Order: sequence, then structure tokens, then C-alpha cells
Amino acid sequence: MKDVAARAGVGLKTVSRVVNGEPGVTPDTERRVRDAITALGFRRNDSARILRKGRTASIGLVLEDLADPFYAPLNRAVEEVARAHGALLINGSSAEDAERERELALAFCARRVDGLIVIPAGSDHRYLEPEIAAGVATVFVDRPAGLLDADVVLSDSFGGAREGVAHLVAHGHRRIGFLGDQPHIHTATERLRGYRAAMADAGLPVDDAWVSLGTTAPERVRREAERMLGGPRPVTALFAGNNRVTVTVVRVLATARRPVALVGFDDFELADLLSPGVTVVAQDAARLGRTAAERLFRRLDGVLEPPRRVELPTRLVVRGSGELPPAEG
Amino acid sequence: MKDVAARAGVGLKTVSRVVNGEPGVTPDTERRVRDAITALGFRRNDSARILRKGRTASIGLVLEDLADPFYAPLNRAVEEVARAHGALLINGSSAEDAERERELALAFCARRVDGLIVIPAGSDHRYLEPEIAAGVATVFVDRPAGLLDADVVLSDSFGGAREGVAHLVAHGHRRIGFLGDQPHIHTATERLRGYRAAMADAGLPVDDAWVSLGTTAPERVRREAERMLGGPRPVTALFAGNNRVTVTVVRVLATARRPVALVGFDDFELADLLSPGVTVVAQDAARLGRTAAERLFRRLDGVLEPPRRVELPTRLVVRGSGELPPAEG
DNA sequence: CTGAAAGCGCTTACAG
DNA sequence: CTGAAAGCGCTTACAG
Repeated sequence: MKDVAARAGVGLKTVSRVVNGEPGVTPDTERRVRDAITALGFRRNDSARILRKGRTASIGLVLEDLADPFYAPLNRAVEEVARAHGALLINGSSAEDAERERELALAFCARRVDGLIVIPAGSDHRYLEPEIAAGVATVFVDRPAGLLDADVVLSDSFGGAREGVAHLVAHGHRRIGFLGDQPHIHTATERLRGYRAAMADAGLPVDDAWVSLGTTAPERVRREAERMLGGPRPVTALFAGNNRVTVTVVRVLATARRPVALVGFDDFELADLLSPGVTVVAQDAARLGRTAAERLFRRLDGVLEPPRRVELPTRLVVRGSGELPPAEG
Repeated sequence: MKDVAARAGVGLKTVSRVVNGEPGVTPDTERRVRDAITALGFRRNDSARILRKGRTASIGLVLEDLADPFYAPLNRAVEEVARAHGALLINGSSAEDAERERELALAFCARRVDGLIVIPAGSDHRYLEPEIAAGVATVFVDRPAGLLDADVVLSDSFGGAREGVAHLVAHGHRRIGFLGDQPHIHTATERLRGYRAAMADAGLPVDDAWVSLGTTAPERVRREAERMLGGPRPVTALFAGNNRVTVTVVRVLATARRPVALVGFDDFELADLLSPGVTVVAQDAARLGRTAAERLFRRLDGVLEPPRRVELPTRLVVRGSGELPPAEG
């Protein structure tokens, strides 16, 4: 910038004015500055700008996996809101690892993002307290923060799972298996709670063998599903706790000897084209992201109100797999 | 940092040493500094650090859509390589808009990313010349740069499409439709070229009515597919130019009166579970991203060699839809 | 082992 | 309409 000023024969401030499109520069001066800029290949350094201005016009998003078909639309929705507010998005995958989540979030803060959106992997977010105190707006999404009172945007996991399982019950099922994600994940236990509630509502007992929480790795899900479908008193229906589980279960059922009913949490592409179509409890990932990002920017605009918990409804999408009657057994 | 130094009763440089874990500080001094840091809630400002150091340890990625199931794994692969090199990732969706691609890329450069990975939306990338001259390492992926000599990592679109169409020909098809993306997109025209080559190899004529390039919006694809499948001399097979087109075509064919063979470019989840399974020309999006990112970091390590074009092979995955014989008709 | 000075490239507040 | 000075929060040499 100094070089540009020297070459154009003007002061630093004038260059700054031209670069930022501020008024109060004669057309002639402006042209001289612009010529110098192209001649020298000048590129403004936003780091310096940020250092002075305070705000960086960027936000950070920590999610579980950039490539997950559920989180990718959430990511995109956050990006669009950020863009509408003139902010850039920095993001990263926690890979469901609390330490990695922490590293990412703090690295984003060190870059002085104005705000942070976090899909929690860990269960203790007190490490963000100094950042929040220093003014970093923070919103959690998909799962609540641990040991921290903060804004959170969730889907109604409990209600959705309850409705999905009740749907299976309504179609005559008495022995229903639940295959969910790891028990430290909030949505996993909420959905399990919904399953238990629906069973209790119907006065049905729950055998421990019908419930399995753990990683969504295909091998584990396959093993557990096959276990529940075998033995003397097999389940006649399965409830899958998220999109990855559902997809694996669909593969298992494709080779099953008798029809097994299935309802999955999360919708997924082509669910309607499988035979039978897969009945799901759909949540709107993009809306989740949009809602969280809008909340964040409202905070950045200075809205001061106590942290709020927003819960978005789910929607049962009936396609066939959830309406299969219990197989004779 | 000044406040921390004052409170700990040490010099600025000593605080800097502690924060950066540099040697040469007595344990006692270090503790005093650390106490002051927590007491004051000090958080290092990376903007200032960047301003001094030159490198920002961050890279930018411009892709078409963060939520696209093809690009999301590419995004994740780039992230993993960046992470392995201690760099953060900033990314954004061009939405297939050249102007938006440019805005994003230049915004990333203004933040002084060390390097840039771009999936081109536009066809003229000379706007990056000053950035590249100033030292921003730049690698293009999925499509080559326009009017700029730069590193690029591609899939073999021409060869893949040629193989896929030849596969349909080998199963007896003579009238094969090609449904591709917009003609300004490099991969779209390369795949069309592959289609024409395969038809020519087999001595088959190509009717203009069998070829359609345009947006991948479902309505358009549906309309064009239905057009090709209707009339007096309908096609007996379709080649779909990318994942989005394939998915729409699968929907159209699900309601078709007679079986129509299909081969799609790009693999997608559950393709094997549809009936019939969808035969595809698969490309490895993650490998594309990984290769591009590794190339970028090699450049950042100072490797000076002329820009290179890397072309990754595709793989024909046979699942049923591409082996259907031509329907009588 | 420790610190004072200069400077990275901008913007802010002020003066002409 | 224009510019000189101070400062954002760090690090880099250099000196003790």
C-alpha cells in the first residue's frame, strides 16, 4: 500500500479510500491510484484490516463430517446465510472426536471468527467460556452444549422416534428392535427414549436384546441387526436411529429370509425408489443449519437475550417399509 | 498480551515465548505468565501473528456445492490433507456461477490463504494471475482452468464415458441417448465426446435428438428423457452425464412402460440396491480431492516444476441397469 | 534466561 | 479533497 501511494504520488489514506470505495476522492486521483494498483499487482491484506477493525466477517462451523449426507446440506445452509451477511465460512470435521472438536473450535477462535456454530462431539464445552466472554457468538446445533448455557437448535428426536415406533406398533408389531448411535450422543439417547416411550404407551415390554447403541460402522450394525433377526423370538420390525444405520439395515434386509418392517430416522436420497420404499422420520437438515446461522447473526447484531433452545419438528414420511405387517414367525 | 506481560511482571517477548511453547523460560516465570493468561482470559490473536509471519496456515477451496454428494467427499478429503499439514480450510459454493467463484477465490486470497483449490465454474481464470504471481499456490480440480496454465487434477471423463457407452453398445443397443450437464462445463463436453467416440467406434449414427446438454434441474432432465423415450424411434438406452442426472433418470425409468438400459457417470449411495442395480462409471471424488491437496502442499513446500495435468482413471461398475437388452419396439 | 525497539499492512481520528 | 501520525497485537532481530 505504501508502494502504491508512492507510485501514485498520494498519501496512504487516499489509497485506503480508493480500495474501500470511500467517497471524497477526485476521479483523477482515483485513476492514478488504480493504475498504480494494477501496475504493482497490489492485493489488500485482510489480516491487517482485521487487526484494526475488530470484526473479521467470518464464522466457524464445526460439524461431524463434511461428507455426511445429513450434515452436508446443513453446511450449505449455514454458508448461504453467512454469504447473505457478507461473511466467509471456515469449517471442519470433528470426526465425532471431542478433542478434535475442541482444537477446531479454538483454532477458529484464534483466527477471530465473529461467531461459532458447533455440532457437539464432546460433552463438556466449558473450554469455550473464555471465548464467549470475549464476545464470540456461539450457537450449538443438532445436539445441546455440555455444561454450558448457550443457544441450541435441535430436531425433536424424542418426539420423532416416538412417532416412528408408534407407527410400527400401529401396524401390529410387538417385538421391535432399536439400532442407534453411540450412547454419549444426545440424539441417540433421545431417540432411544422416544422408542421406550412408544413401547410403554402401547403397554409393550422391551427386551434388552432388542436395543443396541454403538458406532454406526456397517459391520457392527449388520451384526446387531442379524442378531435381533435371528434366535427363537426375533424382532419383526426395526427402528434405525439415523441415516447411516438405516442404509446398513436396508442392505441387511435385502438379503433377509422374511419381510421385516423398517422405519429410519433421517430421510435420504432415493429412499422412495427402493422396494419397498423406506418409511422415515425426516428432519430438515438445511432448516436446522439456517435457523442456527440466523440465530448467530442476530446475536452478532447485538441481540441480548437469554440462551434459547429451539426445537424443530420432524415429519413421518410413509413409503412402505414401515407398513409391512409382522411376519409369521 | 501487553496486559498479561504487565500482570506477570515480564516482558512482551516472554509472554510470546510461553504462548508459543518456545524454550528458554524458567518454570517459575512460565507459571506466572500462565496464571496471568487465565486470569485475564487472554486469547492469542492469529491475525496479528499472520501479519508478521507471512504464512496463514490456511487454504481455500471453491467448489460447486458443499452439499452435493459428489463434491462433499472431495471437500472432506481436502480437509484431511490440510489438517495433516496443520492448515485450516475455508470453503464456499460457487453454485456454478463464474462471478461467485471469482468473488470467493479473491475473498480467500484477501484473507491470505497460502493456497487455493478451485473447481472452476467460470471459463476465464486470468483474474487469479496477480494472486499466483504474488505466491498463492493454486490447483484446479475436476475441470481445467480457463486461459491459465496451472496444475489440474481430473477424472478421465472422455475415457469413462466412452467405456460406459461402449458397454451399452456391447449389450445390443443402437439408439442410445446422452443426457449431460451444461455445455460450458468441461466434464460435460468431454463425456459427450466420449459418447460420440463410442458410437463412432461401433459405426453407429447419432441422431441430434438423442443428445441433450443443459442444466441438471430435474424438470429439464425429466422432460428430455421422456422426449427421447417417446416418438416413433425411441432410444433403448440412456447414458447419464453425472450423478444428479442419473438420479432423475432412475426416477423417470421407474415409471417407464418398458425396460430401458441405463449407465450413469458417477457412483452414488444405494445404486446397488435399486432394481435393477444401476451400472455406473465411477470416479473417486475423495482421491481427486486428496491428489489436488497433496499437489498444493507440495507447491507450498517450494516444489518448482511446470504445471501438470493429472488424469485419474474411472471404473465401470456393472450392476444390472446397463446390461438390460434393447426392448422390442 | 529475559526484554526494549522496530515493524508487519492496514484503519482511525484528526488536522489541514 | 487529502495526508501525517498513532496504533491494532503480535514476531523478529538484537542486545543484555
